[in-house]
Amino acid sequence: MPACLTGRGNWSNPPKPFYPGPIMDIFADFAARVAAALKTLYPEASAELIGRAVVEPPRDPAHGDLSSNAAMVVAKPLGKNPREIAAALAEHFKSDPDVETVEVAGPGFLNFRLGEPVWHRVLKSIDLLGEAYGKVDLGKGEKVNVEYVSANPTGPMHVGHTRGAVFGDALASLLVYSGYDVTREYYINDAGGQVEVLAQSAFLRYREALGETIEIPPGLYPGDYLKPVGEQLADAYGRELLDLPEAEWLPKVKDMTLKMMVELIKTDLAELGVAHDVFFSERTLHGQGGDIDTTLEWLREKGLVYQGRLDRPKGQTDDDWEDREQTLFRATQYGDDVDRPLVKSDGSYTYFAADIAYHRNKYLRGFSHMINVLGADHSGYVSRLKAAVKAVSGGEAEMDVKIMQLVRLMRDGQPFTMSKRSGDFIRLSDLVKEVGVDATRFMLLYRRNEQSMDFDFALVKEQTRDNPVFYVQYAHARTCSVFRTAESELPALDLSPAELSKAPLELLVSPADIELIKAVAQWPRTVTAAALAHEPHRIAFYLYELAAAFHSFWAKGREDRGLRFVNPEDLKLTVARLALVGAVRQVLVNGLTVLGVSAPDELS
RNA sequence: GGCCCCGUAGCUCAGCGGAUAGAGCAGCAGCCUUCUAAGCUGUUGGUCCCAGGUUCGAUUCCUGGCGGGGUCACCA
Repeated sequence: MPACLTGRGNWSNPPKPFYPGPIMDIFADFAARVAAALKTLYPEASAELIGRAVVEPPRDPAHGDLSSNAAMVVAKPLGKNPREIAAALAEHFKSDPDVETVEVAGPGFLNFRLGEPVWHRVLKSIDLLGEAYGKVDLGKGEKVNVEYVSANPTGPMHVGHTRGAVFGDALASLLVYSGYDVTREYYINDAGGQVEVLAQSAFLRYREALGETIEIPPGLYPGDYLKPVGEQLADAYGRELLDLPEAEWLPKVKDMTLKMMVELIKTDLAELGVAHDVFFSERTLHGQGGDIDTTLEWLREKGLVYQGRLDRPKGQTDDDWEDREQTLFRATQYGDDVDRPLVKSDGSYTYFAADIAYHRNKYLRGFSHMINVLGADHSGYVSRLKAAVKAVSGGEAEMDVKIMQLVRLMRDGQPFTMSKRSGDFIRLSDLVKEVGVDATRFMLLYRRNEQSMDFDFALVKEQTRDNPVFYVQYAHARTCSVFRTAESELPALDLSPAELSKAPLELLVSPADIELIKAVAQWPRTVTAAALAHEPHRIAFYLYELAAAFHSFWAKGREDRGLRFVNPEDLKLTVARLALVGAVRQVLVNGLTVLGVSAPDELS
């Protein structure tokens, strides 16, 4: 029995080679078999070298079901001819009962064609595993912190926050699905000057609630959403605050306003299906002896804080620029371009100083894996954030920053802009009301995060093939429709999961059947790739492809009655086909669930 | 000027260091006495921005250009 190697080079705990049990991922499985074969044939090859070999479906299906570059990867370091190695591997795999044919192609590709029984076993695995099919356990329970949204608590969520919110939420789900212990976190910027402004704005609304006619001066927040805050303040304090000096009413107003703003944000996010586990307040880091103090002290001891001057930024006409000595963090020591200020000219800490303390706090809470989801306007912040994480963790923690490129809102083909200052921004809740959660989420995830995108209201609301979310949901609804039809036409059939898991899958021999099984077999592989790359859009694209494969099969039944799912003339085949449809349905549900998109049983 | 992202079919975009680069839309030609046509089938369409480099192999990685977008002490 050959030793077995997982992609991560674990030699000690081999899964059984030709198992009787469910197959989670046929590609990972064959990667392990190829690695084992290499190890047997070439004991001198290092695990690291072997780990570079991959098994994947070839782009051109004419090349077979699975393809490996193992021979080419290994050839040069071993000083051997790649085709020779490939030939040796091919010879080795002739005895593998799952392999129908194996051939050497091109410069040394190893192309496998698998027998039908393997695909039937994959299908059976899906029906046995159900929602667990695709849970690949990459994470092995490791803790990951995903921070996203973290919008200023000065008002409701607006459309500009939506992409990051959806992305962060889907990425977190994907990582949970892949076996990580995920904490979804929101950092509340409740310590800066804008919070003072917010409190002053709320105070005006408070006076308004007490009967005064007020006008919101420029520079304050004009939005109506502060009216309820004013009323709440009036309820709680009556006229009491009016007689107090600002220094005394401000903290009270600030506290209540912030509390209500965070609630407002939670409510808005909930409408998008987004929920965080932790809301972390920046304010808790400030204060005498707080986390910022201790963190900076800690950095100072390491020689990472000093007094110095910065160059005036080039290219920018900066009238306000003042050359002064500053307290700086040695970000350049960790790959940043310049050292970064920690203290403002008024003596208070910069946002960045608090953020260093915040990320040290994350590290001390046990997070060695951190992901931050930020908007494109923060791209200049990435290198200093990574520098901070390296510094506070002594290089132990890794930070991945996902930048969301801009979303341009379009209506009737015309872009429109908004300004937060005038209060005419489009609220997230309005967006959700207009186009719906599913369409919003899917469309925003149907693009790489580095790619800027247009979000056209008309298009997103359209219920046609132009709109991928309906295409995928329709495929799911169709799978349900097949079961409904089967139940009404063939009431004698037992279609319970238990019965379906015993279905005579060996009857599924048509090319169409096998093609569809191959499509669902890609699911765990897709999850693995998406989770490793932190790219949820891969899930969305996969679901679209699976939906296409299913719709295509469906249409074949129109011309060839033998390819119908429900076939009263052949009950055994019908049961087998329903097991296949059930597997498609299951994978669609699993994928849509990861993306936070619903899988309706029928479209109305 | 520095840094970040993008540049792939007419348009919007996928593409994991692999073989003859894909999908949707648009265009053209077809498929409804139906397991929901909200769907399917066929077809036209490419200098993967340019030039070097690394590699057995580059659309993919690196360097330098060109074009588009974002951003640039102390705001958050």
